[in-house]
Amino acid sequence: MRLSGTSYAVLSVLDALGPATPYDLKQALEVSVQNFWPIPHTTAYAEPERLAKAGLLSVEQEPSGRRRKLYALTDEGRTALRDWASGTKLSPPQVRDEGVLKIFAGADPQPILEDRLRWHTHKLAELEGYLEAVTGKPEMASVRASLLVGVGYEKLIVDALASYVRSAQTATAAPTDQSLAGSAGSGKLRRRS
Amino acid sequence: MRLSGTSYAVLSVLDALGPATPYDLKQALEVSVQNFWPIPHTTAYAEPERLAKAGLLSVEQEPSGRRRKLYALTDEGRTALRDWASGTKLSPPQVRDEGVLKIFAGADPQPILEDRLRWHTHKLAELEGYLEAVTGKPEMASVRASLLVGVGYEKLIVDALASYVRSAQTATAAPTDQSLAGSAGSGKLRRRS
DNA sequence: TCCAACACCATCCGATGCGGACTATACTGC
DNA sequence: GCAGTATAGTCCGCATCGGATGGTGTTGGA
Repeated sequence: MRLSGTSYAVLSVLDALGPATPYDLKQALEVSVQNFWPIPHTTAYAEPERLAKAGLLSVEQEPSGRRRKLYALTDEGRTALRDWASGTKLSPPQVRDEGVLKIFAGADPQPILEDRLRWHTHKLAELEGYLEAVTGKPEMASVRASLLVGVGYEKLIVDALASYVRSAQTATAAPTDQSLAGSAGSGKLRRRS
Repeated sequence: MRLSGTSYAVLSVLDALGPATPYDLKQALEVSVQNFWPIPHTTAYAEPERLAKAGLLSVEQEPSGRRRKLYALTDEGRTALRDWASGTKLSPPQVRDEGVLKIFAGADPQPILEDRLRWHTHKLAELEGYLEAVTGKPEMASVRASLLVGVGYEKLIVDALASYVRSAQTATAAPTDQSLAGSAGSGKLRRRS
């Protein structure tokens, strides 16, 4: 069976959380892993099932009420997680940003970057909130470490965007000529000959 | 018919490129849009077909040889592209980074950040190469603008990582206690009661 | 001249990602 | 014990994704 980054994300959260229902898992994902590894909400239900089938998680039914399933790491699951985390192979990081796509398509960068500044400012505050919630908990050290990376990253972006937006340089302003046709140069991005 | 960010990515590249085969499209995507909006190679074949069916692209068969298909923007396609680019709605930016995921899982941050420093350094050089290839081409202004954003972004990351790696602080070092179990606090990331 | 080898180009397939819409269950105040 | 709301979970259909494979043209060497 093939384990994806998403599989390890689920294992990690379960490791930090202890036995949890899919819903617990979903909540925890939303305030942690989501920030650097997007996961759709349905995965919080589908993935544990797959992992349990592979023997990496144990399942236990709640005895009363909703009789929800409680998933927990097995020893095998813990081993798989540690092996992956200590391995040196890293898939390349990805960014997906519709704003840059619009700039590529010819939109005026200014309002887009201003929008992004607002967004990243909010995100920074959000992450700082999470960070505060795990201070003084040595057992959450790795969660804290990832949050520190996240906060550092957002600070970087916010500072850069803020200084750009403030000075609103014309050097990177929107192109006045939107007819991109006509290039026949030797660049990497070139028209057919 | 529903247009995704990927649809607009294809339209944008076709707009910059002029009439192109799926393969041309794939090549162009790889050195431009890929850097801020990941697209699998098969999409370069599947998406134009969908867009053509929706009337946003025209199709023309090569008369000789492989008789490949040449796709080009229709007026309708150009309008759709402009409308989207000038609209103010932006989906939130996403980052997907297995390195941070590993740090979250308890891995030692140091080697991961060093790996990332190398990766971003290469990426920065790559983007600067693309940038050079479009200098002095006013019809490529928007491509250049997006590259400037990309270069600025990578520079930011490289600088930050470099200074971090150099000083290798212990404040964010790997957690020595990996047994994350036991937390029963009131943080956002908490165990079941 | 012809063939082998390679580079280029394209499609297929199964698995997973993805999110909207919907359903079901529990809690809360009255 | 009921209405309304918050919580919890499922379903469905389509898009994404990448590995694998299969064609097609080109090049160079005997």
